[in-house]
Amino acid sequence: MARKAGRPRQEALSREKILEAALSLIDAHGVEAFSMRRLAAALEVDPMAIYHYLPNKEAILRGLIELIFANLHVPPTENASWEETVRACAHAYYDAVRAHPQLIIYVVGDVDLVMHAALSANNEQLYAALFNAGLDARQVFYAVSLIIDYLHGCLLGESAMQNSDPTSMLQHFEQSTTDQYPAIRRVVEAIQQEPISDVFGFDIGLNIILAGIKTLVK
Amino acid sequence: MARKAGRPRQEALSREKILEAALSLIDAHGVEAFSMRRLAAALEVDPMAIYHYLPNKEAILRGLIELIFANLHVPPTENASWEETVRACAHAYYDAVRAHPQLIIYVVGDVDLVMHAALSANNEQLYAALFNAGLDARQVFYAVSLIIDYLHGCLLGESAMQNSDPTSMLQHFEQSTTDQYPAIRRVVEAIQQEPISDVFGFDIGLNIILAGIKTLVK
DNA sequence: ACCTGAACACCGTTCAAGT
DNA sequence: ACCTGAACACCGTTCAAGT
Repeated sequence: MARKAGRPRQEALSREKILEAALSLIDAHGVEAFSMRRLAAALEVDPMAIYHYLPNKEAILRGLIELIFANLHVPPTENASWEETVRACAHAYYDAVRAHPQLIIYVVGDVDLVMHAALSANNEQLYAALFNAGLDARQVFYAVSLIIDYLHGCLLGESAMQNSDPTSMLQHFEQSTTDQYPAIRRVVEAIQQEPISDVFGFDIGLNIILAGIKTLVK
Repeated sequence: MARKAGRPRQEALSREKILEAALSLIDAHGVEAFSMRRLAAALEVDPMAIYHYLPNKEAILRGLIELIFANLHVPPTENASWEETVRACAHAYYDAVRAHPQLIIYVVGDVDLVMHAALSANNEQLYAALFNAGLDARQVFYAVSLIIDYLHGCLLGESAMQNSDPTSMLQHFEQSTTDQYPAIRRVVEAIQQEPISDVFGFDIGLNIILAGIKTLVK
């Protein structure tokens, strides 16, 4: 019954260990390269051993999304304006999801977990902030929906950008300048002269949304 | 050399026929159930015959996204206000993508094709409308990015909603009401008393965005 | 040029068996 | 209870061969 001294015995498998291994596998090589068999190999275990802790591959992905949302923590915002609070909540959501870019598609596709995250303790301050802004309950709901949908769109666009070669985008731009569409051309030329800053992220869009929310109450 | 009379001979395979068959297969049974082998079976052809027209499965998906964007047509908006024009463009994009809900994930993930669609002739009026609103070139770019990201988020949320059972969502709501978070509770109760209309779509969010855009120039 | 068919290197998952 | 290993029914794609 005594534990062997020296090198500790192989830790037993567990749901946590499996999810942990799956996450680092996906972070490193993407969801494409993730398979039950590869995961088993990484855990140095027979593929079927995994099924003792999680019913199937989908359950693993769901578990990972749960992990991501579990890491969503909004910093305290006591003395902040309602706009600053909304921004803080949006950034927290954004950062938590962006920590694992390869999984964004699954995050966005899981209404249940998104819903759960949206209604979780972390976001009480978001809802409170929007009430403080002067919205009624229904308007708060619309505002939250808008912000979450915009966040999802941003996150997806960003992750898709990383997986595509940047030259083809410039081709679209250059092709457009030779076209006969003056409004598009003006925009393309402006972007070419002074490219968008790296830290563009979603801040500008969020500011426009905040301005729009403000008009609801005025 | 003469064509046989009666039942016409089997039409030759072609890129178009393949994509057409793939699209109806996916519309009917989802991307999950779509495979090269099933597609071949639907076309009554050896699986490898397809590779003569399209290099691999990914190319087929890309081809389908192209098809979707090819069906994006903005109605003429001569005498419309700039807001109405923006709304018309957004709706056209929304409708084109929503016509094939199973493919939304791929649409949103294809930056190149999204970029191409965003810069295509159809959207000249969108850019022009935003200039008419008084934005400068850079602001037009931000506004278009915001609108497209929001559209993507909406579309994804909607398609995810269809693939999940509606009871679990109510569970989240009911669970929240028993919580100690007053702001969230207020929102949940309001939604429960008078549920969101079916045609909610993305119109309300778009209106908030439009209001936000207006503040950029005022 | 266009299509076939066998083959390769993978999958996720079931099921019976081991300890 | 926990893990294994063989097996099943699939994949996408390569390659050599047919016409």
